[in-house]
Amino acid sequence: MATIRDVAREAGVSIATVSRVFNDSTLVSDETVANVRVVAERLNYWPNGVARSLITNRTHALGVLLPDIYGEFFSDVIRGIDLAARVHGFHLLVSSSHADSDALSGALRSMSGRVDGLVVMAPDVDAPVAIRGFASHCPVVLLNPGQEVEDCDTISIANHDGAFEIVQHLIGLGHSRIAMVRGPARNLDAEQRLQGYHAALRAAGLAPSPELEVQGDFTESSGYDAAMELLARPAKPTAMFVGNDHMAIGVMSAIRESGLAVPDDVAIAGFDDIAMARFTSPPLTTVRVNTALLGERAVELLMRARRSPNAGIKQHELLPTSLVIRGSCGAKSARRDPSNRLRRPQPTPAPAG
Amino acid sequence: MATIRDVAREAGVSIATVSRVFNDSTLVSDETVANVRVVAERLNYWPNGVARSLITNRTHALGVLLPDIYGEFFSDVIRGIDLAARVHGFHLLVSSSHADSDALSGALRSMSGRVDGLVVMAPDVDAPVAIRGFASHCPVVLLNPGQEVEDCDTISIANHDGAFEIVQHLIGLGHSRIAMVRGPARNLDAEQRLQGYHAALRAAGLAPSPELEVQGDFTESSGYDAAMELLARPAKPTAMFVGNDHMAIGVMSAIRESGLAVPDDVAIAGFDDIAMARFTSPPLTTVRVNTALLGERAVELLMRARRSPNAGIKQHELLPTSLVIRGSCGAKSARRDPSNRLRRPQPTPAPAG
DNA sequence: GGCCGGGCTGTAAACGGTTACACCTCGGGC
DNA sequence: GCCCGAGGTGTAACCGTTTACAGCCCGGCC
Repeated sequence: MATIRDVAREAGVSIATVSRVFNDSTLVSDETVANVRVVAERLNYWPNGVARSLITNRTHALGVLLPDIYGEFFSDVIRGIDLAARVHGFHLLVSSSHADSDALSGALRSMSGRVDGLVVMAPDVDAPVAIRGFASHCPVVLLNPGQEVEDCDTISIANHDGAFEIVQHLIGLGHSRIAMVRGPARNLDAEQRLQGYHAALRAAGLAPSPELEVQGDFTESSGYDAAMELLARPAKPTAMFVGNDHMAIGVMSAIRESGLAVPDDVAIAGFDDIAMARFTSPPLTTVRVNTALLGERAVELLMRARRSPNAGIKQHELLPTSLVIRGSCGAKSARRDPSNRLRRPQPTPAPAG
Repeated sequence: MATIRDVAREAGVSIATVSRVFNDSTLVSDETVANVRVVAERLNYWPNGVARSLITNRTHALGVLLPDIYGEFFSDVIRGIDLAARVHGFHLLVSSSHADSDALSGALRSMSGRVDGLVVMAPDVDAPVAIRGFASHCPVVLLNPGQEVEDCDTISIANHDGAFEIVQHLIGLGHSRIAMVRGPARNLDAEQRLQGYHAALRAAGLAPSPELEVQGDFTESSGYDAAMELLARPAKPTAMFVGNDHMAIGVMSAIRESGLAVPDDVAIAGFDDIAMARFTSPPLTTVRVNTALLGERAVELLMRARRSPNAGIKQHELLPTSLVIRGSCGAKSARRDPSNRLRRPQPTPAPAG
């Protein structure tokens, strides 16, 4: 690989001049610029990014640390961050599967010096400890922290509000026996959605009841099982709020198999608005988590921190959710979200789209 | 941020010794190791990755360049590569949206020196030219190149074979009027799938006919339109092979709306096996593209090239596809792939799964 | 003619590590 | 007592850049 020295020698100038040419300095004569460019082209030279980073202390890369890369949700998060990062000319250094805080520490260290900022989603309770050391010299945004964190910027999903709103919507459709299929016990999102469900019931003068709650684990099959259990109970619910869309798909299977119809016999609402939510039959009413916005905000916070590192005040944002009313809840007009109907979408999803 | 010099001074040793401690050299006494470790811990020191890369010429990162990050297919590809890279202790430097070859060149340059290898999916016909310079000093794997490329390793999806097999399967079920909804005109995957379809027909003594072909653009709505057009033709097909799963979903909508049933009136088969294929009703028979394997092979090729850069022989692999028989084709036993039924899957898809 | 300043270029010191090589200190073998 | 080798450590070169600073040349002004 050609270095700046090769180009300098070949072009008959000093390395400083070559460097200036590649940094668009105005201090070089047009003649020299042209000459250097020609030689560089011929030698197939381009400044080495690593060497550049070392001296400039900027990498133009953002680190993204996720607990695991599986599931639509995480792909969506990466996509959202990438989209936002690209606007600022940043790449993403991605690393996943850091469930426990040891793995997290290792990943953090290996990113040390390689990134200008870091987005971390770490469900482990010890994670903030591992991150603290890193955050002291590099901007960090924590996604959905399980607890109060003062050392970094944070962005949390409005699980409570989203759940509240959609349950309120079900109540508004006339339902009073609204069941909930909860998520995993120790999962923060699941817990917050449950609280939102309770709050909405109480706000309408309805009493939460264990009779109407079953636990799932965010997988389709657990949704299937949960729905079967609910349908077997003495007083069948007329609506179900399901902790995430994956489980809601299982729930609808169970209902169909039981000879009942969605939404006529049981109305269904999910959470997340995953891509396939609009292709179930009927299309799934759900709570949309705007991952594009999530990525945008995360990148924005990092950029701000980079601009003024001394502004010690940490931001704690709440990412709003929005209702997506489709067919599964039985609302008369299911037109609030256009995406529940077939339409000419997007540019061609290239290769095997 | 503490540097190696700070630690050396504080621990009363030379920087060489500190470096040796962090590189697990055996040439340091246990006493010194312990001392240095304690000091490093106290100063919150960890070797700077960039500086390390500069001298060792290894970054432990693989670049991933995609035309666009949208669509399930691309998320899947990233996921597959990440999974494989992690096994070797590599991170991913991701950059997307490099549709044209200028954008591609820019991205390539900005990765210059930052990665130990590169995976590129670039549909643009000029891409190989842009990549050539890069490939001369850094291992590159081209995914689904649109043409013959001699300079890099390549991995291509077995579009032809996959299409051949699934059409053969439809023929085996007794269909003889099998239509095809093609993909975009200038798309390589689409073209290869069309060829496979033709080949399978001919192999069974059936003649391909324009009467049975309609063009789509890989989107749901184009599938819908295409199916409507096919159903309006004088001799309705009894089966349709659809260029990708997205379009197949639209096709099934159209058939249902026309008062016909899948698979009884029209059998359907798609391509890709996207996640939602198993949740359509009936579940979609399709051709699976194993993106996990794709990532694995890509990483494996890069690792090999890194180990023996001189072995100038470039590999050109074909990624096999496999049939996934579910309900939409009407095969009696739809049990060849277990994923067409609900099952206890995967570990908990953490946060909002 | 001398001085000054501006435009262009070169020299060399960083950046934060790794590592070849030299050096020192012992203990053991003769 | 001398030599040798091995284990432990330090010195300094090097990786490929950026950039502060110095220097050179030349034209214009006094």
